[in-house]
Amino acid sequence: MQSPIDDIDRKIMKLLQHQARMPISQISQMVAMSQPAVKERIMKLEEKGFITGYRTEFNLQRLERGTTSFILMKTEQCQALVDFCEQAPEVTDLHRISGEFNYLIKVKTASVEELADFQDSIAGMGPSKSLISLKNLLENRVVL
Amino acid sequence: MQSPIDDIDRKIMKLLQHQARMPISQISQMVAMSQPAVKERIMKLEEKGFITGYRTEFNLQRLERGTTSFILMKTEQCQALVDFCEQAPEVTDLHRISGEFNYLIKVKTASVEELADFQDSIAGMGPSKSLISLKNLLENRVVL
DNA sequence: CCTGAAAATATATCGCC
DNA sequence: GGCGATATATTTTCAGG
Repeated sequence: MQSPIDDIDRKIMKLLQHQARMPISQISQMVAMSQPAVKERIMKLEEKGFITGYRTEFNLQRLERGTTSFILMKTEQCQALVDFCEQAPEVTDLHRISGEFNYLIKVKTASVEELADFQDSIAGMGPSKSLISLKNLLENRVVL
Repeated sequence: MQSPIDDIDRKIMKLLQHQARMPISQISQMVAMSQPAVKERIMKLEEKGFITGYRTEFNLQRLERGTTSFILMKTEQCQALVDFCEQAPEVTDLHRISGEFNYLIKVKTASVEELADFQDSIAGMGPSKSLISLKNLLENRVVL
């Protein structure tokens, strides 16, 4: 089940990475292989779990999520924090981490004021430290 | 240019969000609107910048990127750090941040050993602190 | 695993409301 | 903005190597 992916698979993955809606016919030309063959390779990449999904990306500035921040949190109410973050739309990432703080939360709010509101809402769970992103130089990049 | 998106646009965006390859014909049925109308709405969402792209997601475990870590960095060699991170495939995110540390780097490596290697490679630029993700509870989530 | 060709779907382009 | 109808393109299926 640890299937070896070859160069053509890799090429297909690179083509799809930033253009998930690219038609198979077009990929077929680029990798010089018939459409059914490309289709089958894509299906196998999905079945084997290399490809986990196709996402549409939105401009978060336009969706009132232009301010990115990271909150380091130290809490003993783990389940409560997880539950809270899961239902909070501002939270995009939640990691259990090593070190003094035990959770790292990534938050996208409309403004720093909203970040303050969010911080207030979790203040009861323990001490936190927030890091505001002044500039997103790279975000969610995957180099294949 | 600050075009108002309506409920149907929002519905289309939600449908596409996690299934970017969904055919327009199918979306058309779900929102009870003709295919040309749906197509036009999607094009406008793209033109107006609400939709910024279509991405394929990969299983990072299978691509030797199963270990997620965050590195807080304090450096004065800003441009050097940015240049280095841009060409380092392990780096998925790079943020200029407020606070004592001035950069936050998100890194995906095959193992913690590789994280150590990465840390060594930037050690010359200034003091750093690394936070290893023990569990990815949420990652790159966008709630529309 | 791949190909080629035919059948089934999906998309693009109309003219018109 | 949106609809329906049609022409074009794409995808799926399948027999055969």
